[in-house]
Amino acid sequence: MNRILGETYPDAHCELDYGNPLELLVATILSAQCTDKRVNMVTPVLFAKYQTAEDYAAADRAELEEIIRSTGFFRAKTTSIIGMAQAVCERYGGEVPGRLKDLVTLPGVGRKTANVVLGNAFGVPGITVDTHFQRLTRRFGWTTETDPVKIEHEVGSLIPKREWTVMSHRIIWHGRRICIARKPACGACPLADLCPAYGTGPTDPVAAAKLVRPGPFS
DNA sequence: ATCCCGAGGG
DNA sequence: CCCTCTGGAT
Repeated sequence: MNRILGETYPDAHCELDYGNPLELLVATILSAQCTDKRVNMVTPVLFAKYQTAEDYAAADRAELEEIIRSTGFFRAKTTSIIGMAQAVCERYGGEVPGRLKDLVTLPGVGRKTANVVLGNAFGVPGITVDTHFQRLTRRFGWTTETDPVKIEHEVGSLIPKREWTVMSHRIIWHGRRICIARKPACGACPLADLCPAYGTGPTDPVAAAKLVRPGPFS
């Protein structure tokens, strides 16, 4: 399955638009419960107005909220961005830290967001367990866990570390294009012959994952 | 477990 | 109308 995913999505990459670690961090915070396409609609305006952590730390809440409103959760996201920026200024001299341990201490930055920034802006291999990754690896039978950290470790043990970041993107791309949450397109899936959850529909991925556990290299 | 919250698909 | 979208904090 791993090989087929690589052949199907040779160009899988982060689809958020950004030019530096701070921009990616902000874009990733905005991406919660929101499509990347919509995030990319607001970030040009946002990045034009705020360039540094100091800029965000001193931002006017109402102005920032208005810019990011369409991404949803805009009050919480504004609190996260301003709080994150203040912490970056106070504790890291205005530079986004390049270590997981530091990133997850920032307000509004959890493990998933931290791994996105590490993997894409710092070149540190990281597994990104988001809603897609969790749904697909469970459907594939690569894990039966529901805790994101356990999934990260279990799947990480099945995949070479140097492939962690690109593998995350391939799985996420597949989740967006074929193995869609609401309506999996099993008929169009290149993994159909190998997938334990083939044809089981959007519900009951748990039972499907328990049937067979072929692993990523079968 | 619940809240935050807008936009788009089916 | 109901669900989901590359989550995180309480």
